[in-house]
Amino acid sequence: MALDHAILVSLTERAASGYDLARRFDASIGYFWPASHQQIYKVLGRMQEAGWVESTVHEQHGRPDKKNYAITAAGEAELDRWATVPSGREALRSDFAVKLRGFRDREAILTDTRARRADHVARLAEYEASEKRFYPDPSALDGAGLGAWLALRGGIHTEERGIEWCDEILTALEGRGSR
Amino acid sequence: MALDHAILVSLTERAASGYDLARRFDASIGYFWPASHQQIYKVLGRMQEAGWVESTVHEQHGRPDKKNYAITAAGEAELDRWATVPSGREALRSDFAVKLRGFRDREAILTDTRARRADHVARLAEYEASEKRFYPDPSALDGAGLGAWLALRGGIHTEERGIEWCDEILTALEGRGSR
DNA sequence: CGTCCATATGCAACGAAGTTCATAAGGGTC
DNA sequence: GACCCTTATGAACTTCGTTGCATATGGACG
Repeated sequence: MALDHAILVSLTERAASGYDLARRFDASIGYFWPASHQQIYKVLGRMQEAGWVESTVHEQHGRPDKKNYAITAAGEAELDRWATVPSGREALRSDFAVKLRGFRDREAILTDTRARRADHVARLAEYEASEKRFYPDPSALDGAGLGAWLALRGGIHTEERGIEWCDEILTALEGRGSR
Repeated sequence: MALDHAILVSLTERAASGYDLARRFDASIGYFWPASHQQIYKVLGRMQEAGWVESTVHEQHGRPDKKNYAITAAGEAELDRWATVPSGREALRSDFAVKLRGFRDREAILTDTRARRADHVARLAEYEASEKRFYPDPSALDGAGLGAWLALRGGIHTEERGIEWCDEILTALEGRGSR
């Protein structure tokens, strides 16, 4: 049910077509809730039936028609309701941690860990670039901007800790001889 | 497909019934891959057909019979194969981050954040107790023990990072007046 | 000229995971 | 005596997400 709310949040920022949303989900909002375009179209259809969003079709020349979705009053009400529901802890499901726990192949883990570390570094750079660009002065933020910045800070913390963990693994495994 | 491997890893540590596994998943292994007993029974059945595990029935008096599962050579081979498959980055799906991003109700977010912080603190205490109890001298570890300790370290990093993030949110939101 | 990419929308099939329910015996609590 | 907890296994249903496919046009690359 949470993709519904992620889409609604995105639509409060600006009305959009399914295609636009899919691209947003490849970046910003998708950092915290990844989604494919198929999934997005499905949920948009469901939410339109529920009356949370409404669409207007824009004809285009040389391109497929575009359906622009906007959030309705009912959609806003749903977001308000959702805001008061406590959000339980996220279940962490880590293939990698299970693999570590079942330690079998030292070289494979090292390779995996180095790749993960590089991935964390790249993602962290993205986040930090976003922070610098969109929130250069956090103390001046309020409301929506403040929330978006705090969400991004969460991403930054996640990547920083991921890097620390990888370094700890590398130190522990490289420091000793073969298994 | 990853629950399969989590169960196999657990069975390499010690053979067990579905019920035993369900309890393990409520603690240790379940920290990184939560699963319900229904899910576990389903996967055990599937894996037995695939020949990765085998079961022996133990009759009990006054209690339902028990099916004890052990990993087979084919199961071990599957784990070896799986160990060499790089484990891509985990998609992070955070209801809470989406809620922050869609900042609507300051009080609701504060309440939520305080609850999350308490949860992280409690979980961190559990992890640290485990670490002290099972891995008092990490430098002496090797093989399976080393992997299990490093996995636990990952959990510890996750909770510490979660607490930091909550504190950052609380500081930012409490520091300013109402929305 | 053929192939790939961007724009734009979707359906169908499948798999993984969560929720609810069923069954069965013994022991403890109100 | 009625109800709940622990032990023990599992089926049925639903929801969510992934993967593959379908369709249509225009522009860039080789």
